[in-house]
Amino acid sequence: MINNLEALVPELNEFSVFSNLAKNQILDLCTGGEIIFSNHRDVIFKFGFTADYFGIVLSGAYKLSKPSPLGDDVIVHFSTPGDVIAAFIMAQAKPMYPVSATAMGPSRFLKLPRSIYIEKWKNQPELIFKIQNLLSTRMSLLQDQMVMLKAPLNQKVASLLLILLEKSPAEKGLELPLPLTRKEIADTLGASVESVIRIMSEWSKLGIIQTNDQYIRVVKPEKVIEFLKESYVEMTEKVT
Amino acid sequence: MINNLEALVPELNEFSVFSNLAKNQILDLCTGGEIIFSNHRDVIFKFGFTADYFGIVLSGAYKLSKPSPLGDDVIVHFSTPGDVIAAFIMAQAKPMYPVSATAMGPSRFLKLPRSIYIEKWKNQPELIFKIQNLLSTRMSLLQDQMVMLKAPLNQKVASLLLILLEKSPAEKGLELPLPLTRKEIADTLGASVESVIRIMSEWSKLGIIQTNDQYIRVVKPEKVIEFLKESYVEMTEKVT
DNA sequence: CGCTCGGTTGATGCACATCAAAGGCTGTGG
DNA sequence: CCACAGCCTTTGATGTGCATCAACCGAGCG
Repeated sequence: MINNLEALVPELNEFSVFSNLAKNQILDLCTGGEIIFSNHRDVIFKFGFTADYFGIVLSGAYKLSKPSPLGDDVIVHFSTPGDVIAAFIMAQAKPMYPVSATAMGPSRFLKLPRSIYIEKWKNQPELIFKIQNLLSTRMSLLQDQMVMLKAPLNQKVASLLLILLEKSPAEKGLELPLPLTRKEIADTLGASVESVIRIMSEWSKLGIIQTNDQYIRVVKPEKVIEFLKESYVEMTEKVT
Repeated sequence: MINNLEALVPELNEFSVFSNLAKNQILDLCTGGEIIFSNHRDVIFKFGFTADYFGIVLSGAYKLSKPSPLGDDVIVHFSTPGDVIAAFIMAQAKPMYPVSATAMGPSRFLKLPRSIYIEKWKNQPELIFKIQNLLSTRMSLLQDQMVMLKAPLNQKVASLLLILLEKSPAEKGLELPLPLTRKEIADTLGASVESVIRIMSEWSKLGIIQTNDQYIRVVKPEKVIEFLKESYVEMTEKVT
């Protein structure tokens, strides 16, 4: 088991939380850790359950969602490699997961026991700091979505695609870093699948995007950006 | 000036960030602090500007809003006494305010220079920790709003009123802790003023809520909770 | 081979936004 | 002291973006 983790150190070192840390320190912080291999749609923890562990996304992606009173889930975040999940609730007396985490395609997750957080993570100012940064960027993402509240649906979709595209590592080029269904887009934006499909198949016909098995490729990002600017133009036209 | 702050210590000690701290420590952490007295609609900092200071809300309330591409602002948070504002961006190299902060009614704000954060706050694990907690609750509030995305407008309003009511200190009873206009409710929910008004004047007629000068009083919270529980099905049944 | 999952398309209706117009209230300046 | 400008609220009329419902197809899978 320990060996297992040792091989992982170089990979971990790449992530922002563990950059600048010595190998030993990393190993120390991951004591009791366990690698979870998830398949598509596997759930690693569920909303409302006692939070016994937190962890780091190693590869693939997980969606964090919350059940809505109407039955369908709402997606609040997409976690990609390097993302620390559920860390900031570990300090609570009896924490419960505020969201469910579900794998999108085959993924790997380093699962760490809560005790290690209390004993070691919590006492490292640098670490807490970096987690705070992650939290803070996650919050600005949420806020960016809030800003789009009154925009028409096509602009919301455009905005989402561009945000995810930014996250995408350079190798992937114009392809989104995670397999995304239209339903998931709808659940993120609070829209219906059908409406999202109508917008996106339009774009497919125009050659703006492509969907190859699971993955979406934004062929003409400029076009998508134009959709976002539309409101601007209309506004200035109206004002003047 | 220092005397000024000294008198403030008992007040500060009540807030969660400063609980468990000695008087001297608090004073030390507030070195260079300045109390800002705001009037209604005064802006203490503006979206996009260089973030030279952070601070704590002492009394009254401030709304944090972000300009939307459509011109109207979107409100992302209501900050009440004890809330630490803009602290988690202080550590960035050249931070910019991600939101604007505007006073809602007469309010007081303890303005602290960024330098003190870098020099003192950042090195106190306990402090960072408590700020992380504030951040984390702010995030769950945002998530709670996301969950309501697909709900009809009256449920969104109901949810917002109840959330704010929970924040309300016991003395205030059923009155919201901040002066709230219908426009501000609309800007929070991404709705139009008129729609919010139509819903709330309905409730006023039914005696569920009251609006005395600026402040909203939720006379029958049970009724409001009922709106939340109504599923789509029940609703359409009622209408017909 | 039935099953679930993801995508697609069309018809219909409603919950809201939008536009327009007006009255109260507060502050400000001539 | 009055006029004027902002801000907040209110009400009605009109339009539309998008949800909803219903059906169908292809692909993968146990």
